[in-house]
Amino acid sequence: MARVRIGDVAREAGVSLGTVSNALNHPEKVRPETRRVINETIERLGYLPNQSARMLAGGQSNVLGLVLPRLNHGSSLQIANGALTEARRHGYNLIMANANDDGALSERSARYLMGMQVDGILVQPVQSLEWEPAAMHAVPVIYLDVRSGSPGYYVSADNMGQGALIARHLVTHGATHIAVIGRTSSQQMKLRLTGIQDVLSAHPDIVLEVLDAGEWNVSGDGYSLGVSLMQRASHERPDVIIGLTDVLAAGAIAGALSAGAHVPDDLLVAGCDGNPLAWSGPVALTTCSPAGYEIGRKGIQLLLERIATQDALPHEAHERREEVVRPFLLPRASTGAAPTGGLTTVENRALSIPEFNMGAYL
Amino acid sequence: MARVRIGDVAREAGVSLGTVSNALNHPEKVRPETRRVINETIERLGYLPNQSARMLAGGQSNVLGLVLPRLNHGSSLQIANGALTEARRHGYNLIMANANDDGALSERSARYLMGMQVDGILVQPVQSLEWEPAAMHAVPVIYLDVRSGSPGYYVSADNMGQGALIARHLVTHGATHIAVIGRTSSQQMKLRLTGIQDVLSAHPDIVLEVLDAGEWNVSGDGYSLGVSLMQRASHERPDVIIGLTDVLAAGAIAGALSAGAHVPDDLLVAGCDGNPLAWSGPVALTTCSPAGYEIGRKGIQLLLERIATQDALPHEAHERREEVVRPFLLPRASTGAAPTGGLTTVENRALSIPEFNMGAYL
DNA sequence: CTGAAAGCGCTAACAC
DNA sequence: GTGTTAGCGCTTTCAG
Repeated sequence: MARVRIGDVAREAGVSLGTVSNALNHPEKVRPETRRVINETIERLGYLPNQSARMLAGGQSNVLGLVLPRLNHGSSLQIANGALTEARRHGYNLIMANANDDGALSERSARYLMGMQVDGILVQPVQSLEWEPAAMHAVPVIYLDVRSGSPGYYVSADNMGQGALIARHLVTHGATHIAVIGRTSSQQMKLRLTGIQDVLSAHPDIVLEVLDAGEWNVSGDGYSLGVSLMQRASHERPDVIIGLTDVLAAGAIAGALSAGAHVPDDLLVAGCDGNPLAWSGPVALTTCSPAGYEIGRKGIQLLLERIATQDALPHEAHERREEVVRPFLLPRASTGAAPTGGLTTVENRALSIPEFNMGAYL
Repeated sequence: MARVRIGDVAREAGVSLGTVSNALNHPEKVRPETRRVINETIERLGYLPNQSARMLAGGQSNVLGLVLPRLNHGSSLQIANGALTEARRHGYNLIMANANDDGALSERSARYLMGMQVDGILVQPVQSLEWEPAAMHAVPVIYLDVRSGSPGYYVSADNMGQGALIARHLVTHGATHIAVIGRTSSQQMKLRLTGIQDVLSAHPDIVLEVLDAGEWNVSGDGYSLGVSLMQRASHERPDVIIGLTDVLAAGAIAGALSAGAHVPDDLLVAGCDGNPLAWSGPVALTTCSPAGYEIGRKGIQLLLERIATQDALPHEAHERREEVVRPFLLPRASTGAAPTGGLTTVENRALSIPEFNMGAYL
């Protein structure tokens, strides 16, 4: 079906095959006039370069690959958006594969993309305790959002830092009794909690209560916890709720409101994983910057760096390098920041991330 | 870097190059013992077949492509999940590209995938009023979730049917005053509203009020509307709210609760776009089946059908075909369905969709 | 700028 | 079953 070939274009445009190839790959080597004719012919004939042949013949694809573990979690979507943005900025295309939580499929997809001769790939592995980076790499690979001591290139979030950032923010807002909600089922959740605890260990006067509860860290769990915490007698009622995820925190706000409390007058609430999917609730949520977005961007940057240098250093073998994305605070109405009508300076800072789209995530 | 080639494997395994190729592509033609040796060698050497070369030499890729307009909306994520599920069921891989709301990028990605020699592609176009299917197709293309009179293959949702389904459900639940909330900014929203109006035109006794309000159809808009509707004097207060999107409906539930109303005792609420991203609120939301998921599945089915038949019918030229995905109802607690603790039969029906993951969408 | 020609790594078809 | 070989469509190089 892929009828028309480069030779057809050349004949039709009255130039030689090599010239068409040059017009495509090294436009500067072709007289503008000729180039115009060629482009018109391409358009007229509907010529689509056969990418397989291009690659085989040894061009570079200008395409990067991204393998995601799933598509229903904010973190992966942020990574995808950040990676796409950054790839485009550098003139690269990005193609993605979704592993649907299947480790074997993730592996297969990564291998396929490598075999496809993309210039490099980003992999957010399906989480599992015994995860190890693949041994064989035909192209540069960067792993995202995993912790591993093995050689390789990694970009990950600073979960402890996120927890600490939020805790510090709340301490300066006069917290006296903090309830942390969420199941510490994953390493990431545990680290966030550790960050919070570290900060509060310097403030023995502040009551810290951890409700390691709920099944799935979904919004409904946050809601019930919000309701029950607000129904307590006033002397044992927390004045701050921190959700280990933004989704939980958003649920807690809804619960607190329906129990008749006012946020932030009666209660401060904050999340700590910067998940825009949870930001469309009634009260704007204080949380950190969306780490996933930055992970995606840094991942691409690191990848391009490796692609650029790998020719220079053919056999750098077993190096290990890890980039950590530092979070920054997004203070908003749920902890008393100036409500709507104008973004805070920090939100402006977030907006200065190229093409970062703060709203419209649902 | 892609050091090891098929010849290396052959030499190392002590067989001929053709045999390795056969072991890979037509395993039945190779003695099991030989196959085992070859596979071991492949593993040991870390051989990755060069997909570009495979394609060029004329195999079939067993890969399908999917071009999405964006990654932050439930509908596209559902499509991706549905398509992946169905593709895998048929032994195909799926690779995706995200156009980030840029029509030109969407076009480019589609062309790239075609040039990549995938067996076929699915495209959910970036919405625009003058959208037209591309003229040139190197491989079969199916368009998703667009309306167009042009020749081509389409799979889309029945938005009017969705509205009608929800309206009928509420009529049978004794609605007397229905408030429909949401901006009819897109064709899809208008169709949903039309479906609702059609049903209610047969019930002149039921008050129908349309609040074409809010900026972006985000949850916060639903929340404010929920609050203000519940604060009305009782004789002009609706007993039913329909959100043109599930996100709005979820916001309205939160708003109504915080205004002291009980859902579903004082008020019934339903959405009508089946968006799992909005389902994690305090009260389970009545809505329709997630159309996107089925669109993705049907899209793959139609694509495979075309791939299978196109050899038989080489030049079927300007055919037009459209598959419409019919919605079904998911009655839940927000309109009085039996609350938690056991799924409704209809939810079981939804769950019978292969690998449909009803929860855990956030 | 042209025209010719040498592969890129693989598949499939062919004799053995 | 094995070994050999002719391309797949393109990029690049090289002489004109």
